[in-house]
Amino acid sequence: MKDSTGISMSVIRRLPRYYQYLTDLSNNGIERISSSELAEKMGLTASQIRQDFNCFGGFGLQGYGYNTAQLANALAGILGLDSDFSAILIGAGNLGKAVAAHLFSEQNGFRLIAVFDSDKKLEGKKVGKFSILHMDALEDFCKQNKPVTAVLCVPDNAAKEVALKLDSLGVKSFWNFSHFDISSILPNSRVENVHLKDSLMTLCFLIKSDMGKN
Amino acid sequence: MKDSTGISMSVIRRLPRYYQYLTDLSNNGIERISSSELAEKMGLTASQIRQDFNCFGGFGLQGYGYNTAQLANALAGILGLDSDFSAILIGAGNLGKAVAAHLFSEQNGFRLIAVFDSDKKLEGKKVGKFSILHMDALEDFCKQNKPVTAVLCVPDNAAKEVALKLDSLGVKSFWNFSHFDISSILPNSRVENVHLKDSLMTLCFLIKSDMGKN
DNA sequence: TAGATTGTTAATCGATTAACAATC
DNA sequence: TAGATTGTTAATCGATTAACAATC
Repeated sequence: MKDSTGISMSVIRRLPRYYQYLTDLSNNGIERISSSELAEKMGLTASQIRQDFNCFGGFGLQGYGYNTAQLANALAGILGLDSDFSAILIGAGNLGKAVAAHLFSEQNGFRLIAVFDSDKKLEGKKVGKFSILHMDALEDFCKQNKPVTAVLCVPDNAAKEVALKLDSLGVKSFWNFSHFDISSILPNSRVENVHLKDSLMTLCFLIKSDMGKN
Repeated sequence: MKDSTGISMSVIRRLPRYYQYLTDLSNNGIERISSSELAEKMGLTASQIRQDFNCFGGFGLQGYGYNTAQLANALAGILGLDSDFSAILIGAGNLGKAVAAHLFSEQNGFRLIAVFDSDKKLEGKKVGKFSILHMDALEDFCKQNKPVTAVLCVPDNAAKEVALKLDSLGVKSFWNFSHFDISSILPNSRVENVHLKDSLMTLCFLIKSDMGKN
């Protein structure tokens, strides 16, 4: 399956990993790496790595390999990590707080601009540098600030209503931590799902399978 | 790529979604569904769904379709959600607390049995029904209780040490929320990664691509 | 230059889709 | 029985791997 850029989703999903590996290498003073060395480290094949990079242009040098810093930088550009997409967080529970603290502290292409919660008791409390706003303030806020993305850390049963509301206010991309299937009601929005339950169930299956072997 | 059971990973990763869709349908009083109706709902093809289910046996009835409750139940069995794998949580920050509260409250194949943190100040504080234990108590606890799985909600720079320690104490499966690549140091352990940063970067790329289109 | 390693094309493999006979 | 829909085999498609000429 290709995305709108013509790059296959399997390649796209490998880009962040490449970026992070190359950044680490560069930070550790390793200047160059060959596709086969990187393949070894990442558990891929050298062919695959060369194919992947060549979707975006020639970043290597024959007989030398790839310059880690340069390639990391190129990948940052490809991923758009220099972007400044405005994001609002809906749901200031433990999950929301963790996401705000760990994922929006660095240059990841997004800038968190507000935190909302439906609980009146949380209004005004702090999440990092943000004072929690009540959901009643959402409409005015969106009209004024036109956030690009919403991060949904709300309970499954609230997700549908919140997503529809945000869509009506012009938010067209979602980082969705709820189990609700936003794409089914908003087929034209961009939705990136983080389905923790799926991940845990998969682990369960695999552990069960592993045990069967022994 | 096949796992040890001979089932391809792409099929395995669809199982939790099937399970949840079918459970929802059943809970909403919908008794039967055809592969084409389910395909429509889930954004897959009917062929794919029939192929997937038939990896595990014939759950349908010609001319009728699939019984939702029965199939959900079969999938729960296949996934091993009736298991009772003991799990310990390492890291009682916001992320750890969220995971403890939301993912281990239901029948997901695991039972949380303890929560650890390296911060002495958190010792004795509660996470749900658990009193946080200090990491100093980890060794004795593992020797006595032999947990099957560890959930790593620790900072990236602590993950390596913690994973090696747990490995030495007999823990051979990990639900890893850190960015550290556990598999590279423990190739024989089962590791399920939740790489939130990758997910966010992917979203960044896709939003950027979408914008280019318009 | 010789050695190394890329970029790129061709071959293989696996996953998805299509088709249809089986059967409820 | 006729209609519907599965289970399953065959065809297609796409992703991964292998190979090698280009070139630093």
